[in-house]
This record gives sequence, C-alpha cells and structure tokens, in this order.
Amino acid sequence: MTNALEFDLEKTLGSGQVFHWVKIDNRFVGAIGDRAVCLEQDGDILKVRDGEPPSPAGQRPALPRIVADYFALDHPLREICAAMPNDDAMNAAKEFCRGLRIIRQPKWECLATFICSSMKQVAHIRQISRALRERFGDARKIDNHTVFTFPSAQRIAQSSEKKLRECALGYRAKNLLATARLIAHGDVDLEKMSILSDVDLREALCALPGVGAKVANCVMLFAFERLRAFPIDVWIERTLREQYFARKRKVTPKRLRDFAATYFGDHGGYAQQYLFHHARMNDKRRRVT
DNA sequence: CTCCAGGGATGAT
DNA sequence: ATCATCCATGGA
Repeated sequence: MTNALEFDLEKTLGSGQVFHWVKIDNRFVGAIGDRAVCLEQDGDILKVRDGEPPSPAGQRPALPRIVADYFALDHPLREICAAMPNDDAMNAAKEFCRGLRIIRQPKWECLATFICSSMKQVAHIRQISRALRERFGDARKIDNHTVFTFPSAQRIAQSSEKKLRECALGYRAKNLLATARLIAHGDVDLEKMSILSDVDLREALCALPGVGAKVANCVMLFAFERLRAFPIDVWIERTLREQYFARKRKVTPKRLRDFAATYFGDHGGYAQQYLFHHARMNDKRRRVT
C-alpha cells in the first residue's frame, strides 16, 4: 500500500508514455524494471503487490518505494499544474488529465520502445513491446499471470535484424539493433548522459540510429526527467495549430518549437502530455483504450 | 526546401 | 475482401 494523493493510475498508464501494462478487471499488471507488479488504485490508496523475487533472492528495495519512484509521486503536481498557462485549451486538458503524472522510466527500455514507436500508433506499439518482451525478456510470475521484463541492450544486441523483424518492427529493426550494439559495446552509456545539459543530451540522443527530434524529446521527458522537453507529434502539432495559431498561415515547425519552448516553459513536458492525452481521448475518429 | 520508403493495424467502402 | 489512413526518421 502506498499513499497516492493527486495521482490517477489509469490516466497515467494510458497516456502513451508506456505500452506494456495490461488491465485485468480493476488491476494493472506489468513490470517495473525486473519486478512483476500488480497495481490497483482505490481513491487515494494505491495497492501494490509484486511477484516472486528474481533468481537470487537477495536484498530487494521495498516495493512501495519503487512504485512511488516510477510514478514520480514526489513531483509537486499541484504546483506544476498551477504554473501551466491559463488558456482554454490548457485548462480543458488540465481538467481532463487530473492526476496524470510523467513516469520515470528505465532509460534503455524507454529509448528502445520509442525507437520502435516511429510511424506507429499506440495499439501497434503495444504489440511490438509485447513481442520484444516475450521473445527476449525474462518471464516473471505474479498471481496466475506471467509478465516479461524488457530485454537488455546486450540481449537485443545478440539478436539479429531478422529476429527483430519477426517482432513486427519492420525497418525499425535495423535502428534498434544498431543502437543496442552501441550501448552493449560501451560506445554509449545512457546513465552517464544524465549529467548533460538539455541541449547536449538531445544532440547525443539524436546521434543514435532511429532517434530524431521527436523520439529524443520523448526519451528526455520520460526517462531523463527533463520536464521542459516537448515532443511534437501529429496530435500535438494539430492541437497547437488549432488552439494557438488559428487562421495563421505559414506556421513552420521551427515556429511551433519556439512557441512551445517559451509559452509552456519549465514544465512544458507536462503541458504537452496533458494536451496530447486530452486531444487523443476526445477525438471522435477513434476509440482508444 | 520537397518527396517518399517503410509495415501492419485499423477504419472505410 | 480490398482500399485508404495513420505516422518519425533518414536519405535522395
């Protein structure tokens, strides 16, 4: 059990940050790092249980601490929301996304998943994530469910483009393999990149195969806790153009980037995630889970 | 600057 | 049962 004030588990897990959690009745089953975890929210209380320990049952950090860290329950959400711009689009998103938090994801898992996400929709990314986990990850049991950990860069690096393509990665297989090998061989150390400035970190991430500005910003926001990072995908671009540049012509991508950086400021990543989730869930053209 | 390959689910006809 | 649509990166 852990206290979960100002937190909405379902909105957080369903907002396109992570793609492996499965909802079973009122519970969410998945993995945090190498731990199989079952989560259930009951008001301000978050019930947490984990599965059998991974092989050498040594000292394990307490589960509530791991969960609180993963869901960034220490982020001052009330202050973050209060600091967001006060306009109609932002206020509607704030209302709709109450309790949605930016998750602290494991760096490699986040990077690899978002390399696979390019040109894909959420339903498809979920399938890719599941295929990679089932094929290359480790099984963990919780209750009568089996969940799979996300495979290490070393494990992916030992794979082959052909095997990765069997996980429905398509042309992304080559990029994931190349990036995994850079990390497995020690040419790139994601943990050491934590010390870089936002600008340098973005540049370092964009140097990896399959990583452009959008994926780099997702990884910065979801795994490096750079809360200013503002990923612009088609949903956000559409929202920005409709809500903030109505009837304006010639709004270039650079102008959108500059606007987002200055207008949304220090917690732009939170603003982006709220606008993104609100736009997706209220679009009549699709019914997303 | 523009154009477009790429792959598989999902929605439309 | 086919056909169109969604989409980020990278290279021409």
